[in-house]
Amino acid sequence: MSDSVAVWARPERGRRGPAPERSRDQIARAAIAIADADGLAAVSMREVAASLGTGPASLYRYVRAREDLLDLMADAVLAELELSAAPSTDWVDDLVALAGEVKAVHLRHPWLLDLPPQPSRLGPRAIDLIEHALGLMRHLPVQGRVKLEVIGVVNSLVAQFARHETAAEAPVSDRQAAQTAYLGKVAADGSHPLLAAALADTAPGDALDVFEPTIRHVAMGLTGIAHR
Amino acid sequence: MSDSVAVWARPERGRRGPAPERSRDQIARAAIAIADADGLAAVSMREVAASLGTGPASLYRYVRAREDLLDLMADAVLAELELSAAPSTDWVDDLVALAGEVKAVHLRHPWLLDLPPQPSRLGPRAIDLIEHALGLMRHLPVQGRVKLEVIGVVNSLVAQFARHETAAEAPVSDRQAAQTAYLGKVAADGSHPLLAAALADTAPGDALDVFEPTIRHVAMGLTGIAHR
DNA sequence: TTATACTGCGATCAGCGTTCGCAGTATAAG
DNA sequence: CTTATACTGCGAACGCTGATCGCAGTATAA
Repeated sequence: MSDSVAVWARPERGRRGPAPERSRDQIARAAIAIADADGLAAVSMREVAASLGTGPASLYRYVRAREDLLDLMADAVLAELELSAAPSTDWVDDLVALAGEVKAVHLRHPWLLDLPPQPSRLGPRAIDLIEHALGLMRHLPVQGRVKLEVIGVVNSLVAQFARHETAAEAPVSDRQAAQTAYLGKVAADGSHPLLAAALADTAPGDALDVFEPTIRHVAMGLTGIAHR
Repeated sequence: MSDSVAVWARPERGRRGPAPERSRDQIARAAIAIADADGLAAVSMREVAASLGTGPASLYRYVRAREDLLDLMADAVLAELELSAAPSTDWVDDLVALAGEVKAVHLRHPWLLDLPPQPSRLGPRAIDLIEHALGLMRHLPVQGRVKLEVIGVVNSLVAQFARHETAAEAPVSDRQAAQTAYLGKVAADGSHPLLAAALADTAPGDALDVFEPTIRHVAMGLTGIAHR
């Protein structure tokens, strides 16, 4: 099996020999369970194989490398999205709602935020998501590439906000406690008065909800189309 | 040395014993050179130590773990930013220019894009950058936390656009060729007509420059302040 | 002068991703 | 029906990783 065939373009079984005992989806879901419980770093080939009751080498019948497994995981969680809703009359509202659903996927699977996005990670469900998002913008009088740009930017913002919310909710690690102490020290020593003031202006637990306005502004700004 | 002290808050030498032979900055720069040449995955403790002519265990006198080294690397590259320019009369122009400079840092050091951003990665230079950015917005009649939100969102967009440009310029790997072929196949099979149309509408090499408008819209949108 | 904190780093541990190659299975070919 | 061979599962092994232990020399504090 060549490097030059994307994992989702490969057939799941050969034309001879026994039927495989597992599927790529099953392996991806086993990996997702581990990532959900213990983070992405815990998703080793050995750990995934053990959770399936097999040896690590057997996974290489389904994926070429761990990177393929990560691709499968990232795409598999998008199955949680309900993409069949018909667009309303307000494409910006629809895009904001879709962005909110994608953000919710990230909140359920925080390890997604540890996966550097790569254009090469687009699987069937990611492609369905893009098609759906393009559907929301179907009638806009702008070029396709502008629409794709909007989608890329919105995805990036979704991850950013998800990261923010995840950090706010997660138990504080030693590392984060150390950083907070460090920031407090810097704020206290007078060398960064604007930062000190801004931090003082940011009460804990008093989170802004700027997700929706951010998505709105970006969508309307890039397409040049006002909300109606 | 406790986990609970951030790497940049730790003294560089003890009060007794020989002076250390190296500095954290020197180690960070050795690591950056490796990352620039061969990517982040090549930055192993062994590789960094070998490039410094020492053994891997000696690095643990300077950092507690590889994660600390990554923190130092991420902060060290921000030294390339020239932050002393006085603000002009147009805060949005200034913010866009600053964002462009930060994007240029990412383009010179593409491995930054493989580092999941963490709030705990903020070192002295990152803090200087935030202070500077707050300075550009010093006179805006909005809360400090809104300003911090703008900075967070802009940073996220900077990374997104840098990733995009990096992908456009990098030699195409087998993986990316496979993905492109896969997208082509999906576009050809008729199941995603909007995507097919959008891709057809996106001529290679005909990149949109929506970086500046995106930053503008986000900045003005979040602060509620029109460009003037 | 002595105690001891500090430094450098080899040796070692435990784990990782991945490949090789064996053996059994099931389909294609004759 | 028999044979060839593509296919599958996976143990063993390779080469690499991050990190810790503990020794020995150094330099400051007591």
